[in-house]
Amino acid sequence: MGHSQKDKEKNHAQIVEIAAQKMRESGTEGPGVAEIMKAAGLTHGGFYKHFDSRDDLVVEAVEAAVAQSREGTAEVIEGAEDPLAAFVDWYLSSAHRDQPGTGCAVVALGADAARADERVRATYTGQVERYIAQLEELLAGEDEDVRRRAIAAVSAMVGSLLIARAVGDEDLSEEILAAVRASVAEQHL
Amino acid sequence: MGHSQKDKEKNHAQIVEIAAQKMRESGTEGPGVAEIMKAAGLTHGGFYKHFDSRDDLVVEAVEAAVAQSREGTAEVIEGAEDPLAAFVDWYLSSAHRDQPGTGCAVVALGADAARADERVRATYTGQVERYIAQLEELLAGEDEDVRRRAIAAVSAMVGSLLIARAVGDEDLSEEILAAVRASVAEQHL
DNA sequence: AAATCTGGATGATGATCATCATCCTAACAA
DNA sequence: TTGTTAGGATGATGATCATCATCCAGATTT
Repeated sequence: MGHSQKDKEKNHAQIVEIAAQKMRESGTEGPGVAEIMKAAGLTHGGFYKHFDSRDDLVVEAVEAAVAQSREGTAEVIEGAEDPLAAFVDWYLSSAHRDQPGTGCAVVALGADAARADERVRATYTGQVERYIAQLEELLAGEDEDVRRRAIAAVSAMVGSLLIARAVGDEDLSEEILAAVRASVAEQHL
Repeated sequence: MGHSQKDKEKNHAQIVEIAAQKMRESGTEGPGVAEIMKAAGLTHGGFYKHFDSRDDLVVEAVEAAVAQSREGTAEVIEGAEDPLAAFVDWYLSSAHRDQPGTGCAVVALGADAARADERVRATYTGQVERYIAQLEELLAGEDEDVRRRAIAAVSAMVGSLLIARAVGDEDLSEEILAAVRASVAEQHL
């Protein structure tokens, strides 16, 4: 751990990365500054050389989480034979359900975003619009309802993942994922 | 403020009620014991005459929030000419969006339930199953897909409300509610 | 009516937290 | 090489929090 500017940038990115993960797991208010810094291999004191306040870290962490969601989506779709199926199957997989820390920011941070400041909400809104646009493309209908159906599909996928994570019954959780997978795929006819 | 047993029961119920509201607004970890007690017209000290720990209050508050969701649903449906439309229009209204404290527990507490203990998750699961059963009835199809469609509808409604609350853009928020309203109603043919 | 019980108030307690002041040391400019 | 800058570590700070000990007064019991 040197003191060069490269090191600072690297540390900064590392802090944000860790925060983006932990905050998706336990909410934006969940992890403390000390916990985040420790996980980044640093001590809590240096935190304010990187951020004016913890709230500023929340803003950057949400941006990072959203960026990851975006990149993850692109990766899954890219080059897939059936892009819609690939996207939906990945989004509504047990693996995605069980790894909120690296998963969709819209579902993991929805409750927090509703209470957050303008900057966070704007970032969040951007990703929602991107998901809708993405599904408009994938649903690819010629009808004028494409946008409406895209919004419905995004809502169903987000709701499904939220509920599948919270439900105590493993079988029900799987059933909820499977049902929405089938329901969205059906729209593709 | 007397000291009779009736008073205690009343205070207990009041504490739980307040907590059920505040926790839907700011998460189960949001409001402190002192804040809740003050809102209930009491001081923080007496809290442990009612609960062994704050976690026990969370359990009772989630139960109360779920009970309210259940009763609210029944009320809206009861005697409506078109019960499905009545339910969906109420659930996906701007009023419901803007009042999380008295609204659906499944959407308000989803993120918290995923991290909570067994008792909370069991309560949460019960309400999810109730919503699904409710929509199975309302969708009233003869096909074997009713349950699947019911799950998809519940997911879409929950996701829609979550996103509509978090999105910074008022117009987009309204559009998301309207789109899912139309989408679910369409299934009723 | 006296004695007991108990719900609620007051006021610690220790833990955790975000924030900051200070110091050390490695990077970089001269 | 030397002096300056600034990133990171150490260790306060005050605020907030859940929890609990103690006390008071009203309720309940005898």
